[in-house]
Amino acid sequence: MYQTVKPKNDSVQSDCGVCPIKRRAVCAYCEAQDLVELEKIKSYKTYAPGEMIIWTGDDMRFVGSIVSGVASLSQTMEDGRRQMVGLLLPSDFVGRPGRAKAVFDVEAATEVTICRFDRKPFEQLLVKLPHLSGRMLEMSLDELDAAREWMLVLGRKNAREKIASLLSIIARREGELHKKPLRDGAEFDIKLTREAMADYLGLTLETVSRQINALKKDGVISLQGKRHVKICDCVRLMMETGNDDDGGMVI
Amino acid sequence: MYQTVKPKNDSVQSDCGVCPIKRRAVCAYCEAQDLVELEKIKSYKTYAPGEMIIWTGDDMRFVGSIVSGVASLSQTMEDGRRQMVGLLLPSDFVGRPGRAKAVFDVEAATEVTICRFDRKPFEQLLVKLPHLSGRMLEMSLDELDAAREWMLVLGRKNAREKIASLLSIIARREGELHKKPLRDGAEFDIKLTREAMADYLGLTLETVSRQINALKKDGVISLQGKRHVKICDCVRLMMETGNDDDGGMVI
DNA sequence: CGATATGTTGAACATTCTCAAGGGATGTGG
DNA sequence: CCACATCCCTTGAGAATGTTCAACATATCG
Repeated sequence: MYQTVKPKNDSVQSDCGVCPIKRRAVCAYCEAQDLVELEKIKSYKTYAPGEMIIWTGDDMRFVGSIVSGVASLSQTMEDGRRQMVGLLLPSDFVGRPGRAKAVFDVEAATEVTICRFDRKPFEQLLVKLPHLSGRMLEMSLDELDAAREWMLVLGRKNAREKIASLLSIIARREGELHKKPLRDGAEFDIKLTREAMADYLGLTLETVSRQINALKKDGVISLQGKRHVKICDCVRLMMETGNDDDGGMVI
Repeated sequence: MYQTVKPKNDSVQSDCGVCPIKRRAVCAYCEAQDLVELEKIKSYKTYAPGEMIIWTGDDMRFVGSIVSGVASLSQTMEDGRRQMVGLLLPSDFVGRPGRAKAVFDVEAATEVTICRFDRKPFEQLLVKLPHLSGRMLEMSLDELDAAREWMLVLGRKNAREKIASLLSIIARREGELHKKPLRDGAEFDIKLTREAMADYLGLTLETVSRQINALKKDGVISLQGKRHVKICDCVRLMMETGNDDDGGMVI
C-alpha cells in the first residue's frame, strides 16, 4: 500500500490555448465555441504522489483529463489482492459519463494535475457537442482495445514476458511523447514502484524484482538506480514480450 | 481448436420491428427515420458453430450486432497460446468503427446470426445520427468496464475463483434474458467447450475440468451431461468467486 | 537518529501446467 | 451394422512456475 497524503487543494488556472494535451484529450476536436462551453464547467486540481483521486463507491461529481503526471486505475478485493486495470497518462480520460458512483480506485502515482469537468453538465455537453462525443467514443474504443490487449498479458504470459511487455509499453509511450521511435539506448523512468508494477502485471513484487534483475543480467536492459531503465537491445526486448509483431501494442 | 465448418451463405431477411435485440443493440435509440437509413446498409448472415466470423488482419468490410447465438473474441500468440477477450452475446456489437483491419479473431461458438452494416456508410451514420453514436458510446463504456472487471479475474483470482466467476456471469446473463433473478436451482447450458472456457479464464482445459468437478463434488453446482449446469447453492457460488459484493459484476 | 517506504535475495512451498492415457459420444465409410 | 476416427472430457503423476515467508539492504524524511 502507498502512504496516504493530505490533498492539496490549490486550484490552478490555465488557458486551453496553451494546454499541453489539447491535441489528444477528449476536447481535441472541439472548436473555439465548444471550448467556451467547456471552460464554464472546468477546474484544475493537483494531487500529491500516493494520494487517492477517487475511491471505489465515491459519488462521481466530476470527470476530466489527466494534464500531467501518472495515475493508476485499480480494483481491490476484500482480502487485499489488487489489480491495476489502467495506467492513466497525460490526455487520458478519468471517470465515466452516465455513472454516478465510481467502480474503480484512481490513485496518483506521481504528482498529477487533472482538468476536471462537472459531471452532469459535461454529460449534457456530450449530447450537444458532436465534436466532444465523437472524440469520447474514439478514446473509449482505443481504451477498450488496450484493455483487451492487456488481458492477453494477464491471462497467458509468463512473468518474464509480462515485465518485458510493461517495459516496452512504457518505452513506447515515452517515445511518442518525445516523438522518438523506440531504439537501442532509449532511456526512461518507470514511474511505478515494484508493487504497483506487480499490481498491473498480476504478479507479486518479489517476482517483479527478480525478473527485472534477470533482464538486466541478460543484457536486455540496464538500470541506473531502481527506476531508471535503459533499453540495451530493443529487438531482444520485443522478442521477450512474446509478441509476434512489435507494432501491435495498442496502449 | 474447433473444427472449421463451411460457411453458410444463406441471407436471412428480417424486419427491425420484430428484431429480438432492438431494445439493447446499437440501434436501440434510433427512431423510424434512423432505422430507414440503417436498413439501406444492412444484411444478415448466419454462421455455423466453429466457423470463423473474422480473422485477425482481415479487412473489416462490415460491423454489426449479434442477433442470436454466442461468439468469442480472442487473440492468439505465435506459439498457439490463446486468450479470449470477450464473449459476444445477442445485442453485442462486432467490429470497430474507424478501423480497417481486424485486431482480434471472432469465432462462432454456437450458430450465430449477425445483423451486419457496411462499415464505411455506418461510420458516416455515426456522425449523422446522434441516437446511434450515443448508444455506441454507452455500449463501448460498458464493454470497457466489463473488460476491466475481467482483468481482475485474470490477474488475481485462482483457478477455483475463476471458474466460479465464469459460471456466475453466465448464470446472471442467462437470468437477465429470462428476467429471472439468480437463485438456487437456476439451470443453464454452458455454450463453451472446456477449452474455450480455459481460453477465457487463462487456464488449461485440464484445470478447468478439475475445478468444475471439484465445485460439483463440493455441492456448489450439479451437472447433467458436460455442459448443463444447475446452481445448487447460489450464495456459496458467489462466495467462491472471491467477490465482496455480488452485484458488482458488470458483464 | 529512528521510522518508514522501497527493493533485493533465498529457500520452502503451493498451485497450475505438462504430458500421458483412457473413456464416452457422435459421425462416417465400408 | 460395425469398425474406426474424431471430438470432447476426465484423471493421474511429475515438473515447472510463481508465491510466501523471512531476512536484509538502501534511501528518504522528520
